[in-house]
Amino acid sequence: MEFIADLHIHSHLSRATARNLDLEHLYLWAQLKGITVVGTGDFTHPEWLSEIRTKLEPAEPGLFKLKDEIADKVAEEVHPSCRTEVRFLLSVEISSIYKRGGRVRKVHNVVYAPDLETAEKINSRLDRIGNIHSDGRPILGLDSRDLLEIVLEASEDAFLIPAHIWTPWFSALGSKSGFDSLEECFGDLTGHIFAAETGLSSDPAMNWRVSGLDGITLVSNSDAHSPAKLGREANLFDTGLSYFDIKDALKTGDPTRFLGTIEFFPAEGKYHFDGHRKCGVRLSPAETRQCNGICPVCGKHVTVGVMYRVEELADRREGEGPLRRHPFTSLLPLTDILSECLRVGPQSKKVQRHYHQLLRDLGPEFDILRKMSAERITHAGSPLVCEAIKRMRNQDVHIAPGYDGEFGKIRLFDDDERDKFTNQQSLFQIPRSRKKTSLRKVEKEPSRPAKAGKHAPPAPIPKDKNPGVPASSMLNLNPLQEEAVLHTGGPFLIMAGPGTGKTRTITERIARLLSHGIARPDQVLAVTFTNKAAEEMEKRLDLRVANQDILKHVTIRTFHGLCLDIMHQEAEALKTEDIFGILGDVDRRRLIKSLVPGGCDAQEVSDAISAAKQFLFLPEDNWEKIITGIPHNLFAGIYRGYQEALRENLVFDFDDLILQVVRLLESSEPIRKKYQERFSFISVDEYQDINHAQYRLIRALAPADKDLCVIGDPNQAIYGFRGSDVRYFHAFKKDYPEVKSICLTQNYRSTETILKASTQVIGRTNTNGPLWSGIHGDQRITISELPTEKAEAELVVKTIETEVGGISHFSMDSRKIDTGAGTKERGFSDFAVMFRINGQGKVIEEAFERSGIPYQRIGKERLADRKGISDILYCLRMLEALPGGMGNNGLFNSKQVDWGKSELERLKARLEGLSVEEKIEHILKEVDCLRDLSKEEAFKKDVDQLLSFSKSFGRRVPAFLAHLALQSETDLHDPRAEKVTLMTLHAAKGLEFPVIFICGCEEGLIPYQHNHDEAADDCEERRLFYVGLTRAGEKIFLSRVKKRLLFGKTLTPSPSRFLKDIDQDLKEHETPFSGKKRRDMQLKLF
DNA sequence: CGCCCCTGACTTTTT
DNA sequence: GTCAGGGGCG
Repeated sequence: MEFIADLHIHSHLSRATARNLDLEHLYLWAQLKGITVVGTGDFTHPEWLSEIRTKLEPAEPGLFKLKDEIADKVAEEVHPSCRTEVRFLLSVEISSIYKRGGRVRKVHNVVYAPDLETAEKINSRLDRIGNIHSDGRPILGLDSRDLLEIVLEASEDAFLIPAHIWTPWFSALGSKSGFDSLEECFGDLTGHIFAAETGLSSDPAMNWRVSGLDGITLVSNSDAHSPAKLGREANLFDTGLSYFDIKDALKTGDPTRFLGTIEFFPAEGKYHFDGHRKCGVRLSPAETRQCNGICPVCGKHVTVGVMYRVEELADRREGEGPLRRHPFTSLLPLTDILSECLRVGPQSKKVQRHYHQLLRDLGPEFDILRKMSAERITHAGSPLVCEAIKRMRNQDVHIAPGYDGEFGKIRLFDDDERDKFTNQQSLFQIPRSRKKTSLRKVEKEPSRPAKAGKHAPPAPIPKDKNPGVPASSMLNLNPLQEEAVLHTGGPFLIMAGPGTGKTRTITERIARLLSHGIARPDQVLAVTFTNKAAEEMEKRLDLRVANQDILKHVTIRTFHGLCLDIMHQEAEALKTEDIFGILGDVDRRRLIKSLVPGGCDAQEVSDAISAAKQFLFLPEDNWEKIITGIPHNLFAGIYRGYQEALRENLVFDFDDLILQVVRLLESSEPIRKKYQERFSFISVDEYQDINHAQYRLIRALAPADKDLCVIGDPNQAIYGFRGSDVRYFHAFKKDYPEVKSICLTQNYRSTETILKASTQVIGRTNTNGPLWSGIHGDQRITISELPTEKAEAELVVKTIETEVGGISHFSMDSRKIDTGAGTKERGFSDFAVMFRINGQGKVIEEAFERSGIPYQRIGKERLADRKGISDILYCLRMLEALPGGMGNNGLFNSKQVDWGKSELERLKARLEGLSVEEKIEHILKEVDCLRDLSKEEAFKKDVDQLLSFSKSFGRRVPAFLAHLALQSETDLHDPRAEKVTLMTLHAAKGLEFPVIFICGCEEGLIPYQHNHDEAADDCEERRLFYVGLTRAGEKIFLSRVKKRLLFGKTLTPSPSRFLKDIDQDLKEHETPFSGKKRRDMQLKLF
């Protein structure tokens, strides 16, 4: 018999599916659509399986039917014209996320079982591998090949079909995380793959161009996430009604039994073309190639769609194909056609009403779309609908292709064409009946046009998040930002809370100074704390200032970078050599250790030296007041010895850079004047974080009447332990009495919920005006309580899997229902996991390792200090005879490198005149231990980083070394990497993510209590938590555990006090892993 | 000289 | 509970 089958659907137990996606509704909708065989979906889910057991009973071999008593009830709801038999077939989609060949693969496969026993067998195997209890489409760290093996082992009649093979994110051949061929994906078991699902965004003709798929039966299914989407695509069979006949038809591809497929128009699919939905960029494959796959708006890689990917793997031209082809028909869903005719949304009541009227009068949807005569359709519907269907059957459809998760837009008529049909007569001849249909209450037709909500464009993205678009004018600034930008002529203080467009404001301001000719480029100085902030500023300024020459003369530096420059310029006045080294952390520790007597805490001494220097005290000065905890005579000796060692080795430490310059500027009026005149326009970022030395530096450079603009947020002062003092920020008004100040309060990053919660946390110490964003999203932030930190880590991983995996490519049903921030498509880079101390990171990292989710951990170890890298640098210094290379006291010797004098001379001669990069490559080959190390992945990565960093320095080894010393790990955070970021709360400052996790929200950890006798610094810890919360744009997940193993001790911490400060109605408490009870599904049809 | 074992440390860390 | 580094022993 001839029948239609839809073999890939989901139940209500899958993520992002309709609540009414139960067997009754599947039965109902299969009939409305005209489908005979439907997959059950989700058979791995225990709850769904038991639903299957209770509601279905075996029918023909391998098929199931709804039990009569249930079917009878549902039958009343089916239009008599549509009533028919429906069979179910056990199916499930598995999401496999795993690493292969060094890449993360995400592949979806549909598995079919001939009977419940086989399903059970598969389930029990998968249960051991991962969690199949919480998602109808389980996400497993299981290789597709291994999944196939499990399936085949369970029963020789079970089979597997790779799902929607072209979708970018989750498929066997997908561009993002798939393979280049089925062979690559399934390896030795590829022979067991006899069918593949083409997915919504491709049709068989596209697939024919890939010869690797010859002999594979191309099937099409709906992948429905709601009953009404059933049969969006489907298969035509002409076989006996049984599982085995269906399987055999697919396996053999016998064209008399597998008749082909019913398709979407591929352009209507969500991933047909390429682009960025967020940026509003839609690209054809050719256009994508033209811009090298980079989004012209945001500069990130575009989401490459199905068309592009097919062309990439195609070895035949368009129109060509294999001998064995199955026919296919492209159809539009009837609701889409009606939507087009009625000019209202497909979900609208109006469309729904007409839809059911047509079905009632004419029979199942597929009958209407595929073969019904024009007369009948016109009679029951209207000439317009009939014409629409005619055009569809003739493939006369205009579609703006879908891209990056956005469905294509169909157009069947021009406006005047439509008018031609509608003006003749009312659209439907059927009276707007109040006739009782048993299906639904017919509501009065709304007189207003299509509901705005569903089709309204998303809220405009704040310009700030669109750094690629140069602001054409200052109209993009809010009034306060504009005021800040316009201010010139005197000291200016900007309080800028999180997400208020701080960097934008500061760069706009500089851009204006330059473009209005108020300042010469060389007069402009911008000081930041981090290289990253400096780079960011430079990047943004670059977009605003057309002339590269101008930008070149602007000084944008970190505090240390600026001082390093000045030290080089003023080497003579400083009585130092022109070339000197910078003492890295590792060498500093080693040096101090060699100086302190036993039993003395080297770290404490190191901190003390740092503190002394930050207050500009050298050994001979009166540092006594600020040094506590170390006997002063002892400290004096160590400090003196330390400074001597630095001088002998011609190196300065980080603190010296500032100290030397401040002392120079303060002691020499001519030099001070010179720099004061040079830098007439100064901006300082993150002013709340300056320490005493940095404060004095700014004071020296900027006298009271200077055009000095400082910007910062006292709420985010989190570096007190390192000498930063927010009091300098507050003292600014006293220091610069002429000061004007403003406070930016519009936040462009976070939802109101997040702003409210973080404001409550910062509480009475809040120094800012009330932040607002007008961004509405989740009403609550989630707080989870877990038994152990391992469970906590697993929850983080699982939540990310859900957020990424549950939604990505077929969320359309739910996306239209769940508006707002709830169901965004997310990539891994949208997430950050934060914690208070690095020690927490390990467990979390391990959980990520297990899951295969790509992540990057921002650690504290700088590139220059890593194993092997420090040795390379040591070699470089030796070769160049640079400071820090040859320790007079053996301090800075590399343990690994042992070059004799003659060997050194020989190498020197050989490497003469080479670039830094080439020298490094030679060193790698010359040194035994480095050669050995080169086998290690981690070292290879480090070397790659080092080499790429070295490129811009040409032959300038000293500059390379100096700048490398001033690099930090945070500078290496790559927001473009499709990875979850793991880091401490401190490291998160200045970053933003749509979704954040903060782990360990427990007393003792947040706020952190170092030891029992010392109370935690409540205020600074509060600010730290505030910084963490305000990183988030849309969602916050906080977690705490009841039992935590920390430093070998088991703690049973109570919840963080900061959690209590968040209003109850902003919090949602969850106790995961306890099997949330779902509401019983009722048969409420519409 | 090299290896192994023991011992202590184990916040946050823009440069 | 883990890991690095120092000291001691072979």
